[in-house]
Amino acid sequence: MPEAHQLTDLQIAIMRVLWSKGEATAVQIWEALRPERGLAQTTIATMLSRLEKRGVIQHHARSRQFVYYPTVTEPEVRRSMVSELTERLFDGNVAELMAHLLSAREMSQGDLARVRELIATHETTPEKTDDQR
Amino acid sequence: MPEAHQLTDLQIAIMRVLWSKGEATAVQIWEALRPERGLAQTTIATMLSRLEKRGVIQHHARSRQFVYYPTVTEPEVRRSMVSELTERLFDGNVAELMAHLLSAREMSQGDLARVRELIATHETTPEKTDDQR
DNA sequence: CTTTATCTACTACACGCGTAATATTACGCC
DNA sequence: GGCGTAATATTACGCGTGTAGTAGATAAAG
Repeated sequence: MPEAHQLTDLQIAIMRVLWSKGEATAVQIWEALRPERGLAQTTIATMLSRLEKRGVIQHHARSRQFVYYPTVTEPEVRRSMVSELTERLFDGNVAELMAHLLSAREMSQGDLARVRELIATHETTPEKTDDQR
Repeated sequence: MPEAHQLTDLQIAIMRVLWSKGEATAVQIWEALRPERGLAQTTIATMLSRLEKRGVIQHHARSRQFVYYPTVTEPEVRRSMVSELTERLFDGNVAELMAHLLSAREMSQGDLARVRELIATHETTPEKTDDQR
């Protein structure tokens, strides 16, 4: 389970629902996404099949319905997608990505303050801080 | 020139060559990428056409050859791709991405030190630090 | 000139995504 | 036991990508 978790926008939107609910039927997901994306139910169903084929979710049948649940965690996906991007764009150099974030006026004052705090915390706690595993 | 710079792996590899050389012919790019990716020359040529159609590069003819050059900068692409990812994965919250990087043991001690420095510098220089524009 | 080496242009194809219509299946109800 | 009804399954299609073969143009060599 090291790689291959590059998900697209819609796929992540679906995963998000599953991550937050733990598990859900196609209809539930469809309802959750209806506001932003006006998709057909079958579209969601199609995507779910494909996501399952990809191995990032699974399902079991509850009476006539399929209940889907994720087999990868959000932190896992974040990790692989972020490092993929870091690889592509910054030669795998995380510090450079950081530098980019800091200098690209991507961050507000508040963000900066938060990050300063994070680093402080991180320095006193050299081990892993949050995120799964 | 605000959006639409989501590039794939190969596309970025090609752009990288162009960014570093300033401009290059199909063959030059092919040679540059040959070590890692054993692609056919025509494959590179095809990609170049498509990248041009997308508007991220252009070309002019030098005698019988096409010399391609980028029309978007690397920082621009980085910016749009990073914020795209931030949007998808962290709800647009940059600080969360930072937190992820810090806590996901993605960073080495050295990286951490560098970042601390960056932040220090950044605090004394509230304006933009590097990156294009 | 004619041959040849070199480029670019055109064509092709499989794959995954987004999107969805249609077909099939299995209940739950009269 | 046939009939809606709700779910899943199958099929479809256009688009972009990765990958490349082939055809056409043309400059260089002889």
